[in-house]
Amino acid sequence: MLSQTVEYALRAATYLAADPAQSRTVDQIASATHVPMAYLSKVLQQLVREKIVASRRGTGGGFTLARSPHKLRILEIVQAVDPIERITTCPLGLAAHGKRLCPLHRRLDNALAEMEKAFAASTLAEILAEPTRSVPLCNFPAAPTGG
Amino acid sequence: MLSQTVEYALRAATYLAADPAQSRTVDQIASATHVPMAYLSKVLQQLVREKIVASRRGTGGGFTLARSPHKLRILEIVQAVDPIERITTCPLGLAAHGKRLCPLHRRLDNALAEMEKAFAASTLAEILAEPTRSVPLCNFPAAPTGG
DNA sequence: ATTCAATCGGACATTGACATCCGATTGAAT
DNA sequence: ATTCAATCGGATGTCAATGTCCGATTGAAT
Repeated sequence: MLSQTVEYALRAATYLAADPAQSRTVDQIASATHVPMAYLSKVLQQLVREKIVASRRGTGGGFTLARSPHKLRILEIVQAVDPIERITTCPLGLAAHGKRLCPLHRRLDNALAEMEKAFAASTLAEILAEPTRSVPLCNFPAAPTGG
Repeated sequence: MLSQTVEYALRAATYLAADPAQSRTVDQIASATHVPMAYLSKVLQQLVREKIVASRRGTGGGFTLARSPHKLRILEIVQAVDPIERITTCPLGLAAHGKRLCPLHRRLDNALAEMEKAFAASTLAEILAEPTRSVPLCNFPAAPTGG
């Protein structure tokens, strides 16, 4: 349902959002997020093209978020690497349906709209700020378990 | 986002639901729904295995819905051919996260849950009963356009 | 029993997503 | 200028989804 690429892109973005000022190399991001490095490199390139992430080459280079985590929503990252394609015209190509969707495809599109809504609901900053015992991507709880 | 297979399965099911008593051959369904016949045959076999559709071989055979259109929801057809896989455990395999999802994956799973909800919301009967000018799969409006 | 229409199911072809590899390019540091 | 660390981008490999083909099987009709 959700592609691997989306999963990887979100992990990388979340990781970068944790310390937005820090520039990170592919290598760092890959090991922190457990994503195959060579492939992550491609995914990051897509994010750069879509202006989600900025890159700097050469020694001391790497990747940073192009925008504040407060201004970056899950949806934007999804759309950057594997866009949710809404159903805007009849997939059967029936001329009579024209722009109007039939009841079936209206419902399918509604489902896609719900998904978009859910993805648009939170920013990276909100994800990282959320009080929880499971820090995103991290192997250790944020707070001691109470002992 | 939604696979071709799901699209095809829904078209076929909707078509069968329009006249549930009638048995339809692959050929009939394929031309009515504009789905490649040989592939549709495979999709229908999946639906038969999942007890969404019933088949009869031999002369005069074909496919019918295994249940009343009032009892068949979009979700069931989706799950039969291309199940929505909810996120139940940490995809990074982090032991510390255990059963609890981190804020990121909690949100991704919420989005999947929304999708399931949208798909569970209507039955095939509801889709066909809906007053509209665009009859599902059909090339002609249900009612004159008012002119 | 034979015929014929239809599904069944295995083998194969094609395409795109996922993933790897490696040389080219960039840019900071020396 | 040279060196070295890092991204960039093209070529390639792998696998699952999609789609095709065809013989085997089923079952109604004759």
